[in-house]
Amino acid sequence: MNIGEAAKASGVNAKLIRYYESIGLIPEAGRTASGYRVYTAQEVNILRFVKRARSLGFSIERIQMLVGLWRDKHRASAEVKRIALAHIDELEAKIAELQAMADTLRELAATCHGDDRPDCPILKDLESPGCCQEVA
Amino acid sequence: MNIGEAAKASGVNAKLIRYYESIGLIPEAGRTASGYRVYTAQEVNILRFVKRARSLGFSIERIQMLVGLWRDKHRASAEVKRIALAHIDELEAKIAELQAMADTLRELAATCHGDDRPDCPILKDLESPGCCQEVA
DNA sequence: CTTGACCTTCCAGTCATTGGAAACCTCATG
DNA sequence: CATGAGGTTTCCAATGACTGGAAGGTCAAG
Repeated sequence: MNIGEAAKASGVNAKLIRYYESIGLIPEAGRTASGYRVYTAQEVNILRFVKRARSLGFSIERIQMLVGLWRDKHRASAEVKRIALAHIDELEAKIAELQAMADTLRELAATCHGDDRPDCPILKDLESPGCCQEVA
Repeated sequence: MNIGEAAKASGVNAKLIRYYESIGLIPEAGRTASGYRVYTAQEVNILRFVKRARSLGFSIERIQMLVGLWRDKHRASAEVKRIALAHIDELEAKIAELQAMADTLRELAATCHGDDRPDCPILKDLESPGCCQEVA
């Protein structure tokens, strides 16, 4: 299996596979005599694992830890759960932050005529944030 | 007012002020004979405007447009509202995405013992995503 | 005159990719 | 056996929005 086939099988772009190898997230692939990378089914599994973890928003750094735990047959689930819970906390913090931004903007947009008149409460708020804003 | 004072007055880091100038987000500041940047109260206002807009999650590109509209006395509020609404849509899309990740992870974490046993449903899902996942 | 706090520029790094250039390999066809 | 298309290789650069540091110039107080 060369890199293009591994890409198709795993859903991870060939370019990205090389990148993951270069940063040490995945082990170095074997090579043919002429230098082409060669992949086994197990390596494709790792790529799928990485892809799934990225889709859940884990950072590369955390995925390194998860891959390590995954490859370790004697891993304890406690550590995995700890990483997952920490990640959930971060996701929730980010969600709350974006939610606060959206709430503020919705309020401002609601009071904006949205017509040809030059008087715009959105710009007014950007100039000097008013009374009802929680986003610092 | 030099850059340090402008930073204190606007809440925008001196380093960041120089960066904003370098990318053309704010106009080039005046200079003293010895080359120090000089800021007026109006320029500090722009910096505050930028800071507020960033805190609402607007991209630099969008802020460029907003600053343009803000400085234009004959601006129409329609354009500002359009930008704000587009931004709200993006925020909501991002929120939904993170929410889906967090929901999936919460489900997985709930079924994970989190003890010394090596059997971990979180890793199992990363290996091969199960039945209940919506995050692609 | 010296010290320390400021200011200047430029360059590099962050994170997770993506894009392109130039050169090499493989395979099927003519 | 040559040719061409479509792989693959490496390396370098860019994205967005900063942040950090190095090396050097300036200013005000002591």
